[in-house]
Amino acid sequence: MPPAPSSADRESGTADLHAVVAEHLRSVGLRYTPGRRAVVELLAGCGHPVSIGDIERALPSVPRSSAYRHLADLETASVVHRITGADEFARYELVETLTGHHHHLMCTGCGNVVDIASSAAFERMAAEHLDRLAEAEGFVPTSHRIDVLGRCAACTAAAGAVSY
Amino acid sequence: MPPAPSSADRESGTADLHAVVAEHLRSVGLRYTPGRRAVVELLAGCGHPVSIGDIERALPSVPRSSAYRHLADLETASVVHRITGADEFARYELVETLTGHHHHLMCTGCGNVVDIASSAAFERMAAEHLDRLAEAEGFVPTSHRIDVLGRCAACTAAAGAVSY
DNA sequence: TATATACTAAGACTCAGTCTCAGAATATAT
DNA sequence: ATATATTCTGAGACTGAGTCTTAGTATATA
Repeated sequence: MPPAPSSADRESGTADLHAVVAEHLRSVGLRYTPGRRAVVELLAGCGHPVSIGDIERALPSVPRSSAYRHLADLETASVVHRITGADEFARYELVETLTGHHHHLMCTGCGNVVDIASSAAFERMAAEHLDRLAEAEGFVPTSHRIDVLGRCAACTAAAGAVSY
Repeated sequence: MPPAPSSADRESGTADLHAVVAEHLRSVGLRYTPGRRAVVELLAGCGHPVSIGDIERALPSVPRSSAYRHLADLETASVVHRITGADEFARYELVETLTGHHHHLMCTGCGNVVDIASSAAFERMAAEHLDRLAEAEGFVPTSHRIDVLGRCAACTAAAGAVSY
């Protein structure tokens, strides 16, 4: 299976993406319907984790209950991954096998999340270190998550202006 | 919950802890009441982040609404820190200035969270690396969070027995 | 064309978490 | 000591993100 290059030529990879998603859905007995496709296209085109609010804004024709169901279905098909950010709202992104391994900048002001790619050397080192710590506690590690919390550029500027 | 303090020298630091907590509360105009003290003692004695369910079980005399309020008050006093784990429930721990910098093992089976301490060398390297990535995106980083997701020993054993 | 299965929209429902308010506890003033 | 002000607490109503139900629609297979 082709390892799905991510950011550079997103246009040319779209057809592949949809083929892969369709196959993943089919393998769990689900169809690739227009509603699900709209969600996948939003996640792929957005380039960062999106909240339900983002989805409602971008896809007003998709009812909230359907959006939740699509996300749940795509998650059972291993196409979508749900994350919890700095605020109380869940966010959703394509799984790392489609987008590549990455981490997140989470703004404690507005809650927005931005993807960041790390270096291979750091990743290798961190994974090895963390897995060793986990195993020392009897854990079987499956993945790690590294987030940087802080203020995005917009919120930093806003905080400088507002004293309250 | 039975006391079971994991380290004997925790006993000696308790008085200091309460003095510090009292001072933090006083600085924001709050008193160190028995209810708040019970929560702080639970967090300090437990040694890992606890959920509201844990608190209700350990402190059945503290009503849920009071527990939430105590946690919120302690958070505004910079004594308690709220984290979101692998499940949907928030968990609470003492701030790192009281417990030391650490990271978390999060079980995707039962949701329990365990503290892990990392090496100073790794921390320095990771912080430097992550801060650089954040600043490249216009973020002002304030902290980072490194979690290892996996299955705890109990859930690994249970998963081995249950095929479904 | 018929039948089965999967899908969707709308809204009722759940429940972790928040808010309100009246009364209790504590601090300060007299 | 008594009065007064302020904070704290418990009980329960309330909120809203997320889930579930249901009736009807679309698609696949025969």
